[in-house]
Amino acid sequence: MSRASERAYSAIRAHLLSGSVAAGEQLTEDQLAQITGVSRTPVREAVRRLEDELLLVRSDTKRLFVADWSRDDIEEMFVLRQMLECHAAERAAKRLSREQIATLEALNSELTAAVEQSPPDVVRFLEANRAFHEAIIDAAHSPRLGQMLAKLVEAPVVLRTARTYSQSDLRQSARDHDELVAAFAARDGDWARAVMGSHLRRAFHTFAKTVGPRADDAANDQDSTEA
Amino acid sequence: MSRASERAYSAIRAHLLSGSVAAGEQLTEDQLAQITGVSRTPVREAVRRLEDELLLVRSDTKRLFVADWSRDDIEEMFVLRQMLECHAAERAAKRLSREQIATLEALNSELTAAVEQSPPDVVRFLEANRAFHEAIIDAAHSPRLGQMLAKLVEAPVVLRTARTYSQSDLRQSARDHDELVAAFAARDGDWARAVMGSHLRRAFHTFAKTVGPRADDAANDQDSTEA
DNA sequence: CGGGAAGGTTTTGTATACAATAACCAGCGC
DNA sequence: GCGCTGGTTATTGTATACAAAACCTTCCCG
Repeated sequence: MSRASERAYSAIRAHLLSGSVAAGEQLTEDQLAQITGVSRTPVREAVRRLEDELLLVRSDTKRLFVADWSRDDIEEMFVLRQMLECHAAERAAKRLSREQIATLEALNSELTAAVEQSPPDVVRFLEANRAFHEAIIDAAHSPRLGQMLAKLVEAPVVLRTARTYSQSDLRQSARDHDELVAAFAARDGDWARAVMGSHLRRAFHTFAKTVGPRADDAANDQDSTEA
Repeated sequence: MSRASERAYSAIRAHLLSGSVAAGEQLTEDQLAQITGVSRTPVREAVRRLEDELLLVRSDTKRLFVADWSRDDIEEMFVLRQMLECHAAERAAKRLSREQIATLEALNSELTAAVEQSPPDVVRFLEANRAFHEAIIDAAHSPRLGQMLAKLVEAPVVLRTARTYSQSDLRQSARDHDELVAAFAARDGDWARAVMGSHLRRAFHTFAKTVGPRADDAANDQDSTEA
């Protein structure tokens, strides 16, 4: 993407993630143009991208709002992410080179180091974690898969502000990654898939615990709950 | 989407699907603006959408080309579609109302009628088929899933011009749909998933047979082949 | 007091002019 | 002839002005 357009995109995104703007709030293209310092044309491109990533939504009448995700939305995204990323892990197990596996190992050492600091360095953890997962997705060599996952992985990141990471959660993540590396080294796609599955599903539950008490436990009469 | 923008989108799309433009050919926004009769601004929006749907691609230097999909691209899309649509079928099995199941039955009668004409009415078949699958996806109540699938389902449609549908293939599709309806009526998600899986995987193979002889059967040394 | 139309204001959509960048081509030195 | 360099054209990117649509307020009439 081109300069102004790209600038608008990251500026708006940063603005949204900074938490200085409430979910559900209306935005106008003019506002965003002022904030970002470019004209409305590139802002509109950036906005379309952010709509696609579901950070922004439009009302039926084309007005622009900050998305606010329900717990069900979050769960839906986790379910889809799990499905796709398990597939990615399985494919990656067949495709990763020795060097790439070594890289994953290094990334996870970095991640582990971040976790074992006291207090744990969450930012460093998140960055290493992102890189680790991204490397796996890349190795799956499935461009559309990568494209889809890119969108879904946004979700938890967006709401991470509210999240408090316990050290034991972080440690478990590091262990999962270790096991994933082992599965890759063994070229065992089924193993990799299984580990990725539990890794992500647990992530969902720890995430859901903080983001909001689950909507309803028994008695799901409604429409769009539960898988 | 707004009027001009929407018009541009469908005009360009139709233009691409008409086959009057070769894969890999360069297009310019000006050309498209002339063809569609609107200015470049809405054309650019339409183009972005078509890029997202992978019907158009941009070179590293932002020039615009008609996408040409390799056999691997097609297979990748079928694999992803299968993964997602099996999930949709499973969810739908738990969520479809009696009326919705009846609707599916009706749609499949329509489809069967189209198949049993002689010669079979392929256009009518495709339309009923599309409606059938769409109804299932809708019933899954997973908006992002629907959004993703919408893109993937484009793929075969685009290349259908070259396709010759044999009546036996069409009949098998109709039978699959019948079994799917039975699985839904029994509220058996596993069954529905399994039927959808074989349905789509077979579709891939019959599709692949016509679109091009498979790249390589044994000896997949290359990079991005085979699942 | 309520409903609903009229008009003004805000916001999004489109056209167009211009700027920036990439592709092309010709001429020159070697 | 080959490759580079300069300028020329083609193409995409951005700003801005205007058009269309939606929203909101107010006021009028029942």
